[in-house]
Amino acid sequence: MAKLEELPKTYNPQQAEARIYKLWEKSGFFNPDNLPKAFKEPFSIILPPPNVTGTLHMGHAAMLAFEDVLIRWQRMKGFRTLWLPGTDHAAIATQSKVENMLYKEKKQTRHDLGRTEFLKLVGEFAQESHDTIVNQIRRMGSSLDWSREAFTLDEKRNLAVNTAFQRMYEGGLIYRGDRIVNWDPRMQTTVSDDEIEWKEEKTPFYYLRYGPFTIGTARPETKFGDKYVVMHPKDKRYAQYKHGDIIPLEWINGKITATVIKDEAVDMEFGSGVMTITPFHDRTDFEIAERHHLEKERIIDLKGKLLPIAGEFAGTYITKARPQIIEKLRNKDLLERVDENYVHRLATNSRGGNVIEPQIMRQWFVAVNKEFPFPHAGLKGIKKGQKTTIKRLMLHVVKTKQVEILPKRFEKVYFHWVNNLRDWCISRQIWYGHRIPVWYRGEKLSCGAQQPKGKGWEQDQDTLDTWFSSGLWTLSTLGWPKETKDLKTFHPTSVLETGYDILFFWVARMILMTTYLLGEVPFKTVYLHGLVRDSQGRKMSKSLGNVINPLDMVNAYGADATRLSLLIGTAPGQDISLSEDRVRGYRNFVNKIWNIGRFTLLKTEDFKPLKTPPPLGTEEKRILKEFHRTAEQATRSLERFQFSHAAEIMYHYLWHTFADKVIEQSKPVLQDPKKKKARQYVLVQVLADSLKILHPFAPFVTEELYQKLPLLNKKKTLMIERWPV
RNA sequence: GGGCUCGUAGCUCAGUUGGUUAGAGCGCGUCGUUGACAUCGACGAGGUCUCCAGUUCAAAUCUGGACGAGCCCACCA
Repeated sequence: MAKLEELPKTYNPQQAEARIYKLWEKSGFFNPDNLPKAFKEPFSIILPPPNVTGTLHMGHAAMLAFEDVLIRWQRMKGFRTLWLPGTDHAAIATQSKVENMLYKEKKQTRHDLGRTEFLKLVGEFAQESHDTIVNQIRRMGSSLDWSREAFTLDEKRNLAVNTAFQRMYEGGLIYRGDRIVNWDPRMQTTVSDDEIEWKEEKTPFYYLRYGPFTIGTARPETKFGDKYVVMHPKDKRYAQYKHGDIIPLEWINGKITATVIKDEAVDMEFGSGVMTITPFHDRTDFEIAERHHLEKERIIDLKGKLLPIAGEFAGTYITKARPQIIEKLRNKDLLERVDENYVHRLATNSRGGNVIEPQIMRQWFVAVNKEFPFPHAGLKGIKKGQKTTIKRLMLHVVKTKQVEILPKRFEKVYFHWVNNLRDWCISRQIWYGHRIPVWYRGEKLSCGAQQPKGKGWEQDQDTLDTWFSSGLWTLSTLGWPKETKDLKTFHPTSVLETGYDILFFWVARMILMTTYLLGEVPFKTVYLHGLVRDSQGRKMSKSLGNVINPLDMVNAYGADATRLSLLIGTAPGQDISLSEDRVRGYRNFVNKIWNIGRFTLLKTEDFKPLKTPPPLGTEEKRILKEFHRTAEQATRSLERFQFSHAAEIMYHYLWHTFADKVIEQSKPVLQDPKKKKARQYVLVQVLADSLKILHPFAPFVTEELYQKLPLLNKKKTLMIERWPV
């Protein structure tokens, strides 16, 4: 029975949490294989893998809190529950971090070290980050099955990546082509559309005389090769010019001939309604050139310098050349006027901030609009052999609710994104990542993980976009392409829980990969949480100095309080604003729970639980009934993914009903020897069941008290107690 | 240009399908307790739920509009 000295007045999370987490791990119940037989139906969540680029932030903490609530709740409801952990190698982010460190510390680049040495260095950094992150995840109380931990760049995941690539290649969905891509001249790699960050910049806008036309541009340095002049077919101002007309004119470096092109991509309202195009360095221009089969010429090299076509400017960086070119245009009287107040949108790499220079390059792509016969049976609404495209598949599974997105409004955002999806460029010119499983020998090409037989084969130098491997995450973590028991049991996974900011990057790509490769959806429900912001709603960032580190909060106030501060007072898909005060407030609540327990334990030292409950008075029955009503409400909220509401109900019940009313009113009753026993029974019962319902939210303090309560048939841990509703 | 979200107490935010005196955290006032509680309890101050119009027996909640804040997407050279 409880002894006073074991029950300090103040709950001490620092002392309790490490001990309790060990108890859980020792119990083995994080691993579904160890759960008692009664836990039958599978329930699974794969943890969105944190990047191994540093440490955990509050967004991760929120994710861990939400997912652990779901997992612990479902486990207590009797599901065979798997929550599978892992980390992401985050190719480009990790490599650029290490490259920056290398340059700062030793003034060296990756090329000074060479591929093997450099990768060793990145590997060490990733390992270190991994260890820190995994430790932090444990500190949050996450009931993850560590025995199944995965890494997006380990051997098993490499097998999955290679297999996926090969199947998609053989299915005609992965192809190699010369297309316009986002090129980062400093990092010397392509960057995906989604990783572009647009920055507004005030820049002069030049109106140039181009024969009889006036063309506007913010980028005169790209204009050397412009020999097509494009206008809208319906623009009456230029009706006299016919598609294909050839017009001789004087241009930057002498006489050229311009060809008239009519295309609807031109906005008649903008500038003069006429433009020249640079297909090699602009996406719109590239697309126009493709439509009319126009010539494309490279003006800027991969380092950002002008090529010989620029005449005397060849070899100059574009930024440096621009004013000189303007000067020349002015001297030749080709500059009509300048708009100094033009706001231009500049594409930058969100990883590192470098300016993006579009280039046409030979890259690997996933075709999203190419028709193919669907190779699987069993996906609702699409028969085996039926013609479809990746894009249609992605729309189909969400439209038919085989994947449900919560909150619902994000469905619209998803559809919009998928509808506008272009072929996905998956090759990257960085070293850290999955190497493209393609081999070349002269003109020959062979796709596969192993080097083909015979001499002279060389593997593609490039690596895959990091989202290619994370797109396989729900599959690869369960053992695919092998037909494992895990894959059979836990796929499709039950819920994918993540921040709405990676709906496109990740969620959409998992749907893409899984429906194609397996003919199943990767998950049934997507729950999107908001971004964690500071108390003024600003993004947490180092430069603002408003970063709250989750581990600091856990150290100061405990994991339970940290979790509650992220769970309560937040709505699905809505940003969460967090302050230390808030965490402190929930620390007080955790302490209140502790003292409710402490009171109950001290007043039931002489109470022995019996198989048959003692006869109850009307007041006792009322207390039980009131609790059951509350418990049902909380459960209903959980079923609707209303974590905040569920926790709030229990918060309010425990503090303002159980403590303020039930306990206060019980004090005299417990003095009465005739009524004492029934009241003790009720207090222990209600407290025990409250702890069960609160356990998913605040697992530590509830476990700590549960261990001390006088109960019959007590389980090894509260984790596997049955949900009381 | 398209789309989305938000505008509720001094501050940061909840409010489930429209229904009795609109809630939480922090802050504030008075009193009480200090033998469950870094306290805690009781009571209280403080809100025209941005504004306007509409639907309804009834709206913070639904509809339309205005104003304000923020986010996402997009090929305006």
